[in-house]
Amino acid sequence: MKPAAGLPSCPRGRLADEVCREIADGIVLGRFAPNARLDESTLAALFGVSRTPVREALKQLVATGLATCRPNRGTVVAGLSSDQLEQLFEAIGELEAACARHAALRMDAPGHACLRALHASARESMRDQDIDRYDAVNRELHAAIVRGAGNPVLSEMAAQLKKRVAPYRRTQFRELDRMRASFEEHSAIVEAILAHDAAMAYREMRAHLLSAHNAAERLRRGRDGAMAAAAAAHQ
Amino acid sequence: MKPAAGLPSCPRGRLADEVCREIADGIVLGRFAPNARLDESTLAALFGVSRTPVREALKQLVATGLATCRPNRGTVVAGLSSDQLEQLFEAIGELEAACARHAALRMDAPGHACLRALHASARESMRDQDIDRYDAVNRELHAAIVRGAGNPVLSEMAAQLKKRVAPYRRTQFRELDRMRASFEEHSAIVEAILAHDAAMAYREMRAHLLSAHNAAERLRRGRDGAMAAAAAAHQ
DNA sequence: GATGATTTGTACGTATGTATA
DNA sequence: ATATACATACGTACAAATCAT
Repeated sequence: MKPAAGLPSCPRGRLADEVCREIADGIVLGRFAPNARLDESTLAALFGVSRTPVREALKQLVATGLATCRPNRGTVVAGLSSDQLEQLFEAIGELEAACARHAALRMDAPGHACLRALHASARESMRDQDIDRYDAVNRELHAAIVRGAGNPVLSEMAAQLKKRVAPYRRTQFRELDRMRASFEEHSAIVEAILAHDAAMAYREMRAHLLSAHNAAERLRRGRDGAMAAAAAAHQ
Repeated sequence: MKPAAGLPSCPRGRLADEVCREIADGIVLGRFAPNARLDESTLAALFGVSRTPVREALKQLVATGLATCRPNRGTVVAGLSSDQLEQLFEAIGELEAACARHAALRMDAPGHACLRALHASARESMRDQDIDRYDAVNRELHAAIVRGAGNPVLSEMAAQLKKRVAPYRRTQFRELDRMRASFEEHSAIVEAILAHDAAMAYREMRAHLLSAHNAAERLRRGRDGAMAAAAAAHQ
């Protein structure tokens, strides 16, 4: 009795993993706020499963840093202090800079084409002042560079850290200046990678992320605590 | 009502985490070989617990990369291909180099004292040709530098990656030349950190890890596949 | 190719520990 | 401070799937 040996719908097989991804997405997309309690029964009811897979999923989330678990006191969405957020951004900066250097050395023609296309798309978004689209393209560009490093370990780590800071990224930034600056910095990075200039790619990426971080800091002054690390969205 | 509060001798609190650490240690110390099956029932019997905490522990291990889980086919100790091992070493190199730079900028007097003490200890170990001791001190030195970066995120990631490659580290290297070279490279790194020379600390650490990696590569030629990435132990 | 044994995956029940009135 | 309520933690039982015969 083979239910269409295809891949879709694995009712019984890795439900815990599915639940894990569901919750992770919920955290990343802001559906579960930082420090929110992740109640097993509630989540089980929400997803229509038992508490067991939820429990396993929560353990996985804790292991990846998206949630924290106080013994006998339940699991909550990881709430990041100002310092922790700073450290995360710093780590992301180091990783992406390293990726940029490797991308400059290893990225091939198709990768270059992808990079060019994305950067062109970013230019259009900027010209149209389409913030949402710029944000999306920005993410894709960074992802392309990270992937271009040809080192899945680095890529995965970078992706994991970005997930952790995602709940704190509020892309509602009206500062068009920052968008323009971001684009210019991207230009330098892309140029360096296309020219196979490893040192410059590294340097420019670091400068870019530092710049984004500073922009976030600036914005933070007028707002409230860690929640507004905000502008870092526009790397 | 309390039904005989004397029975539970088990400090029921976070048994799954304890089991997780136990298994993780087992993997790191080579008690569980790469690609070995991590049978739930067997492990449960081994630790004298039920399958449930073991299951949770395994999920955590998978999330940290120490184990891999094929759906409905069980969990096994993560077996690394030659390429994956290479990528891990590369990532560790990037992380530790970044840590070295930050350590040069941030490490304080007590940290400096610790560094000096460790390096002195390494010198003694080298003079006595005490390989095991040198290896231990080597690890401590690297750990001290990583911690000195003052960024727990970077430190934890580096530690996590080192755990993953630990099963592949065979410190049975007789090449005393490599130990001497390692020591000399350490000297340059320590000197740079003490002098707060960030750029040099970064450069020297990268060179150091590259050197260690090359030594491993050299050794690999005469041996067998990934299992002998070996000499990287002596960073 | 079909069947049986082993093992994973899920559900549920019970007890311990913490927080609230 | 005692008691109640609730959520987590562990154990056990059943169903589904895989591998071997």
